[in-house]
Amino acid sequence: MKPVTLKQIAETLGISITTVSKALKDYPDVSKKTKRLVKELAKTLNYKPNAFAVNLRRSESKTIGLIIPEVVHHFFSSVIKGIISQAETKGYLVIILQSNESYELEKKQLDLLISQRVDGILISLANGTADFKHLENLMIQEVPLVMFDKIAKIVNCSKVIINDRKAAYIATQHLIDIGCKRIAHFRGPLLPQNSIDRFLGYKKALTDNNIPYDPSLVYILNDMSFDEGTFYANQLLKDHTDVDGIFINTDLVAIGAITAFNKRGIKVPEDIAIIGFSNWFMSSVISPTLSTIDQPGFLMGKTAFKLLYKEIKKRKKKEPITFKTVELETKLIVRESSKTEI
Amino acid sequence: MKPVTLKQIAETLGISITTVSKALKDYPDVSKKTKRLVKELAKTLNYKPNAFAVNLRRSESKTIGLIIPEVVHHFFSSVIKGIISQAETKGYLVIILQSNESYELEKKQLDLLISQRVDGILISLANGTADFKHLENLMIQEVPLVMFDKIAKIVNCSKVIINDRKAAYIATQHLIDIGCKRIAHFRGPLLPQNSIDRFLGYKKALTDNNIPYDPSLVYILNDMSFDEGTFYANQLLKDHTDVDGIFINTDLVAIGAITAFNKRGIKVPEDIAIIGFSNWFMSSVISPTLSTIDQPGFLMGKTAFKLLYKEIKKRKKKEPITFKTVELETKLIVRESSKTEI
DNA sequence: TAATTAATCGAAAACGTTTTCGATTTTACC
DNA sequence: GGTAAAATCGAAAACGTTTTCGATTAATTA
Repeated sequence: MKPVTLKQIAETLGISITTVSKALKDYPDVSKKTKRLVKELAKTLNYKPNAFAVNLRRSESKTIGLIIPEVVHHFFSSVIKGIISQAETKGYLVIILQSNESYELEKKQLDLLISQRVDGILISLANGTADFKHLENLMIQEVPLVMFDKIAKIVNCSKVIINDRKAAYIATQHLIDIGCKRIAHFRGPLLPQNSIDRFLGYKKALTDNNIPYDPSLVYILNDMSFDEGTFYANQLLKDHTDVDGIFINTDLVAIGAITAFNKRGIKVPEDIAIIGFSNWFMSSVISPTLSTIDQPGFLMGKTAFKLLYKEIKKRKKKEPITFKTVELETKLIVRESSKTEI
Repeated sequence: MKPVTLKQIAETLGISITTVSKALKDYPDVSKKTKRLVKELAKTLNYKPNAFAVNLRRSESKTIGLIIPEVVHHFFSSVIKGIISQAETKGYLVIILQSNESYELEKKQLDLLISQRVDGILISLANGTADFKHLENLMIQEVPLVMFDKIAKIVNCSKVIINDRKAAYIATQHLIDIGCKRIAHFRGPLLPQNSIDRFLGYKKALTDNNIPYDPSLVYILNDMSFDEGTFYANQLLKDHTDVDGIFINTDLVAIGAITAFNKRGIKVPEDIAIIGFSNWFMSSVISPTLSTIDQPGFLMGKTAFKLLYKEIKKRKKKEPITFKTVELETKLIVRESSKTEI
């Protein structure tokens, strides 16, 4: 019924709580005999230390918090998997919260996590987050914090990212290499850093290749959904007749666009070549298969936890902390949607 | 630096810890004046009650554990989202663990969660789980437990499921209705209940329509991956030339099969009609779009948490507990892969 | 004014563990 | 046998909160 405590073991064995506690953790000042007795009884009674009491005493919970904009999302769920799997190796548990891309929720959930006294926090920012006080407060309170993917450059903490600008540059350059002259861009919302960086990479690739940058070719999407992809694909066809390539901020949107083009009889890549971003599983399956930039979600999750873990340990030892920004490699994946077969 | 405690507030205000504690929770035996003073100071000092201490005192953590076979999975991530969103409304946090379809891991993680003294546990079983002692132990220890999707019928606890047998029956009947005479079935592993039930539904639909059941048309898959889908699609073509329909255990496999057929020039649905199961987002996007059974993941998550929450509350009040099994509705979704255009 | 009631406060125990440090016992040695 | 060293144990404080119950003060009534 009620969980077994050290006290009960101590009483039935006629020894003190102290000795029981020490016996279970193999302190040197407990005889082998009592250790054996204690351990045996603990096992038969199925003793499990009360985590609440241990946490209180140790003031650590062996738990970290994770705030993510969206759980049902191929990239983010890969990240989650990476985090959980890495945390497990260090005996850490992960509490997951979802900001739904809302700044307000993000703030509230951060509060919740520090009320829970998690040992550290991993976060990927909501699109709506423009103010970073809630994060800077964390740093003041010395809560270990690592940001990943959607980060705030201005906040001084460790980060795990990809080089969005470079990856976008490579993606755009690829379209240029296969002969595209008029390249549109479906970008994400104005705020998040990676949406900005991808746009800048796109722009730089154009100018480096002496292709004039035309703002009317850049479409700003809000929720980056499949439906938005189909909508803006159709919009593009209305607005421009000469576009022969699109670099799209994320695969889901690209798939929406491809679907729209398929329906309208626009041939991909012959009429319009398309490259996406993220390498969702889906992209290798639709027709035509989608060229994209592979974004290593699982590895990002693992790396983020590793960084956080190091920081947690250093904080406990009161060692000085240096923040690191780890940049993970991306990879151009060429598939049918941008292939130039003869 | 160090978090503020009741003690510090009490000392600066020259009152007792007791009064501070009571003031913050609006006990009637504290004067309005001291309440005001305490609350103001608490706010300026940014006081947050120490969750460890509260948990210890209350012996509850306002945290539940969730064990799931796989995180990167459209259906399960929808369930996760449902659980988290519902838990949030009740002030509960969710710790997520992943069993990777392994019985051993599942057992270990269950142990971890009860060591953490979570208030309750939600679980969807690993495919490898055939022995249920670890779950029955939970019931003996009176840990609130709700199983969902992949359940063990034999374990006496609350459950949230769909009627897999009925849904499979409807799917198979649909293939029959559009004229299929030789219907194959790609089923899941032998163990999990829903894999069994879907097979039984398939079989019953055949016999109810006087179609002889042919065991050689049933293929047993292990990891239910895309690759297995393509593999067994090709295998089927080798083994049988007369098959005109397949009911496939899950969409991902079905998409693998469709891809294989597309490559081999087999026309879907003209040569072979296909229906999947689960309604992954992907299914509405591939070509041809995939008919399937819609499985309400988000709702399942919400419902599972609601059930668990009720049980947690009843346990605390020592009220008698009656276990419930909630069956959620599924829906046949007809798309191109099983459409009979003239 | 004295007695009663209401309002306000705080001491103390409890939750279960960890850890320090002193006390006791046993063993080893001359 | 006496002493020193080693081995073994346990009392007690601490972590921060909640809650019971008794104590004190202020307000009310006869």
